[in-house]
Amino acid sequence: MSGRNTERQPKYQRIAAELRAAIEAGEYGPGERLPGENDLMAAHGVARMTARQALGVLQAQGIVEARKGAGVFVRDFKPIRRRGIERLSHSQWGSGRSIWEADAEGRDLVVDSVEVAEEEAPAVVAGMLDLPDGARVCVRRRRFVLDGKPVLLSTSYLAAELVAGTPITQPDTGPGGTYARLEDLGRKPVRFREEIRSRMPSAEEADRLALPAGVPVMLVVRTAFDEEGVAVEVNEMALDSSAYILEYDFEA
Amino acid sequence: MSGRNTERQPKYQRIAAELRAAIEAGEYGPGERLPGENDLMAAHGVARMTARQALGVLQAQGIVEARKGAGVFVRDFKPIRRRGIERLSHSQWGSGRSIWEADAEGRDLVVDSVEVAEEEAPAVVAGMLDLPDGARVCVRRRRFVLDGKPVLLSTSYLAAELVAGTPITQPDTGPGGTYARLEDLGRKPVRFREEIRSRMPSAEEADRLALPAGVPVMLVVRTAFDEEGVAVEVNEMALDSSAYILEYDFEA
DNA sequence: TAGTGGTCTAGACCACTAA
DNA sequence: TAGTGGTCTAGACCACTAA
Repeated sequence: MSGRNTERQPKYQRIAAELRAAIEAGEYGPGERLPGENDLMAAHGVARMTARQALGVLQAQGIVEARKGAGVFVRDFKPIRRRGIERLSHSQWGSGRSIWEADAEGRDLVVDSVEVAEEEAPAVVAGMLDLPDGARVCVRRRRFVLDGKPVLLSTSYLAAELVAGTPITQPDTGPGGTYARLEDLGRKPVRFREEIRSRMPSAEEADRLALPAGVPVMLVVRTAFDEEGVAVEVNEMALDSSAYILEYDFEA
Repeated sequence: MSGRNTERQPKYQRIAAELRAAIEAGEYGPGERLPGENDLMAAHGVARMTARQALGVLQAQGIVEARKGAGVFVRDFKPIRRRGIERLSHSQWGSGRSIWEADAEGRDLVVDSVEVAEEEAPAVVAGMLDLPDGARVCVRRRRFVLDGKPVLLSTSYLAAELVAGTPITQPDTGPGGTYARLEDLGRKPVRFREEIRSRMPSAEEADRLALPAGVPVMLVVRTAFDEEGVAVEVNEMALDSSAYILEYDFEA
């Protein structure tokens, strides 16, 4: 402790910056344990709440993860590359493969839970599908798990009238999935739109994706259009942002 | 206080959930002031640090913003729709318009600061541009401001040798911008790749984008390829995620 | 069982905002 | 100038982890 306050910066920020620099310098590698609250209290002569605040900064930045009873650890990052356009080409699902198999690249990406129900369409979805307010939709909710870690929540909406009696209302939609079945119905998807947002997760999303503090979700809303330009499906997805890179390739 | 602990949930989370429900019920609209620390201390009989923790939850979720000396306020959200593919069509920049003008849609989107320099290429960028390690690149750093609020930081890299002596090394690159100048050089971009990630901002990004706590950044890395399939430009962007929706339209 | 992070108290002082 | 959020202390007890 040289003077009263060498820098015009709060103590907790100085401690956080110091730890961050140490991580970036490789002093603490991915998965390694950082000095804990007690270490920081002793090393910097601060109160517990101040040491916690410093660690809180790194957690909020998503570069560190606290495990209660064990310590604070450096996080690592090995994302899935999701090729937005090729994965949805007709040759993919037309050949009977599922879309998300294209993302896996040899890793273990599986559907963990499927839930199919008929419900009233949320207002925004009804609008996008060009259905009257309060129309019935078939809702397919799925969770995708990569190497044991949930990475994606997907909720797909289709007009109930359109898909009644087809495998789309079943947990297993058959080879090529929903899009292949829409083709069977004469409503082949020929154009897609994906909208991407990002924000911090809701409590439920954080729970279902097992997200540590400081990790945002990416929200992808995909709309599939048939040859007439009519929207046939809306799929709302919440992605663990530490697990994904979204890639789009296109011509000028 | 009815019992010792009615729910098996920390006080600060209960208070946060209560406030969140009130916001969602419309009791506090966008821009309105929430009960502050002192109000919460009195209303719930808790210590200052506990009241702060409750407000901290809402800040971390990005639905609330604290203004020192003034109070805690509900945040609002009116995003820019960025059409990933059309905005980069040749008809856009070929006609002398700038790409980002396509995003503005009547709002006041301006370049706030431009910085051009020749530097050594960062290793990843050198790799993407297929340049030898340590090669010189022209680096163009810009900040975009929408209605007075910074929303986008852009850093563009081009081989120094390629662009030497052209307007690309000047702050103002002329009508149609960098891509039109690359066309002049016989290296017209014909294909683009955009990679999207999301994470919490670094301290510098949060500062330059004036981001409140709890708002992530979206990172877009665009690579432009010429007719030979050679990468001619890499553009790394950091976007205020509360200001943008990214949209991609494509065929099956 | 020793150590860890998580929650919480009851104070204090500060810079800042807005009336 | 009164009120606000931001920082900080020096304690306490808890559930949990890992040896």
